[in-house]
Amino acid sequence: MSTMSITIAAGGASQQRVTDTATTGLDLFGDDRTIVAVRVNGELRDLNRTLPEGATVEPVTIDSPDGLDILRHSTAHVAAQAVQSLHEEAKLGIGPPIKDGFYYDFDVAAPFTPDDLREIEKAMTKIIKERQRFQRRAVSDEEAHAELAAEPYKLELIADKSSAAADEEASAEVGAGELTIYDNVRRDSSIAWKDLCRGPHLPHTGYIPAFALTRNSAAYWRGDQNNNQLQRLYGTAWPSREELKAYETRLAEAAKRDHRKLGAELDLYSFPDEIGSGLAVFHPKGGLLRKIMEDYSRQRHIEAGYDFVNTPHISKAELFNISGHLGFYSDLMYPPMHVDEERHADGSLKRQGQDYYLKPMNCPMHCLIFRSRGRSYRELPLRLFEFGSVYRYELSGVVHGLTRVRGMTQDDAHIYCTVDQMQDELISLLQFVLDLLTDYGLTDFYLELSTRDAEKSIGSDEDWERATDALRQAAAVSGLDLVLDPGGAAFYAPKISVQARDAIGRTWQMSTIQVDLMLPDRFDLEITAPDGSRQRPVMIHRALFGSVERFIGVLVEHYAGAFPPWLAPVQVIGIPVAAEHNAYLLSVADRLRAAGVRVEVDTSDDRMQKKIRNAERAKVPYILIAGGEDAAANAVSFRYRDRRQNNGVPIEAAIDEITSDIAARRQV
RNA sequence: GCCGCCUUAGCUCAGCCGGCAGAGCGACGCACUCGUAAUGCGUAGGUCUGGGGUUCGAUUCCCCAAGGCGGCUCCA
Repeated sequence: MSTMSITIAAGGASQQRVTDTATTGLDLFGDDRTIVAVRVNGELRDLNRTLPEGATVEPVTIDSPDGLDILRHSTAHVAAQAVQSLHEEAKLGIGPPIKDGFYYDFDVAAPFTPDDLREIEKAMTKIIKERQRFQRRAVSDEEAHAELAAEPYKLELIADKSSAAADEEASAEVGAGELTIYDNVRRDSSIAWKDLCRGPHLPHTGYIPAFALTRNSAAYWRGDQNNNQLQRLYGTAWPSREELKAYETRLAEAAKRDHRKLGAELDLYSFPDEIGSGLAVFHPKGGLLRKIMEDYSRQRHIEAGYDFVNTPHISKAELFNISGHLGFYSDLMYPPMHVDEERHADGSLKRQGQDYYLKPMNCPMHCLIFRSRGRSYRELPLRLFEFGSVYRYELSGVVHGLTRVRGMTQDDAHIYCTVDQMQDELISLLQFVLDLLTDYGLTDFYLELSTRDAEKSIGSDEDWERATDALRQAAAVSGLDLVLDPGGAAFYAPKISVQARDAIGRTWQMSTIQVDLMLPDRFDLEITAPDGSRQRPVMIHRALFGSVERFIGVLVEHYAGAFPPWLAPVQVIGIPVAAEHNAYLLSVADRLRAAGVRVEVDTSDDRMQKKIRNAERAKVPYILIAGGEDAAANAVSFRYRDRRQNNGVPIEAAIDEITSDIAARRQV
């Protein structure tokens, strides 16, 4: 028997081994169920493949990112086998691992029902119990064709791979090198199922410790609306039952933070059917929250040198023809209102009407303000700010709570400056944005730079490069991580967006900063330069909140409705032990109110326990309780949101504590 | 926009195979006056989302629309 030498690299140490030439990863690590694959000379491989001479072999554990992907990808195969065993006609799409799980697409006669999902889960459990081996097998294109003749979507992927123009999706599924098929082999050596796949996979299905099917939905083949719609089955898989349970708990926690649910519970806003989809109304508490946020934003914008403007909600079509929106985006605008048309008695036109549109953006109007008189270089940078209400006819299927609406208020500004000023302006702007978001309690950011899509963009290469460089430079100064989004820019401008992670680690796109390479030309904007010549200004679009509505939605989820005192609509609620203490608490409330605190006293005839429960459910930062003992001592008793108590606090000290938390924008 | 599911009182939800609509919470009233997560009793709330159809009869079955939910696509 011939031998070979390999290096095992595990846990930072490496170790030479002489083994026989038929050695597999399973031979090395097969007694450890947490090792699901090996990395051989940097490449992920199945445990049951023989190792090459001289290889450096690293074990891949099931809880590593690669290990989890392998687990989930293998679980997707199990799901597909289960589906085809129950639904013979099902044709396979693709089935990759995704964040926290996997999906698999199928062309089936009828969409899956909840009952189907339960049955598929049952069948999957059976397959897992059978401990079917995942057996890799290289095949020629012809062989793959023959074996998968009944799988039209797989054939399409094979064809794509054969043609040089393999797209990213196809190569992810079938691999860049040779084609491989994975057989699922039962212990009696019969083949249960097979799939065209690049792998790698678990050694056998028994390596799947915990899984669940989570939901199903429709998805277009290859994400293209013009293709067939397939049924997508979503699932999740974890290294242990406990981790699956923890994942389910996380989902439940996230659901508790849902801003649509909390918005109703906290009486902040609602979405009346009578008004229309995606159009929110803000109730008194939500309106107050909005005002607090807007007031603070306004104050900061004043300090940062912005000028405040106001513009109407509607405009004649002419404006959006100049800006180009009607040409490019009329699908996303509400249809026009046709007004002023008059006709003679015979129906012939007497007076031609006008089309008015709800504005989808504020920038065209801001450009008109810029253009309303001659502008000097001395005025630059000119920063025009507005809480501008815009309306976009979003597709009915995408409208979602406050985060995707049809009517919203942008904290929108347009900065006009010279090319030379652009760099400094972007740097200070990004800092301004980050500072302000931090004040609202978002502190964990990264940046995304969306660059030009050469296919769909206007403007010169030089302009794009200069603008993109300026954005990249501003990002570098911020010191934050920068993720590239190649080709993700709008056709007229590169963009930096600030992504914020919330309290439970989800990321939200918050602010955007765009350098516009189109509107200054379209509106023929000019400044008079020091030498008397006319120059085109640079225009920067930016929104910090994105929209006030969306930002409120994000903050509700971030804080789970428990706002820091400075943002809380009701900061303090007074609860008397009995009605006879109402007057005392009302007088304490008066003093708090005089100190600028938003305070209410619950004088209803509920019992105090009930009032405490109500106040807790309203997530009021401070509950102040007072009875005979407190009144006698000129004191109040605190109950905080975490149920901590602090009894007998003198009124002065209570006011100090509350007002200082508010002033510091501290969370409590 | 596409696919699937859903819509019963202000909210959360029961309601079997088609036969006169139910609970809890909330609201309102009365009693209770109480020291840290629901006091008791009572009252009022419904064209069962809207429209059409089938049927002796529709909250229930069918069709259409609106709104919602989960995805897909989209997000200037």
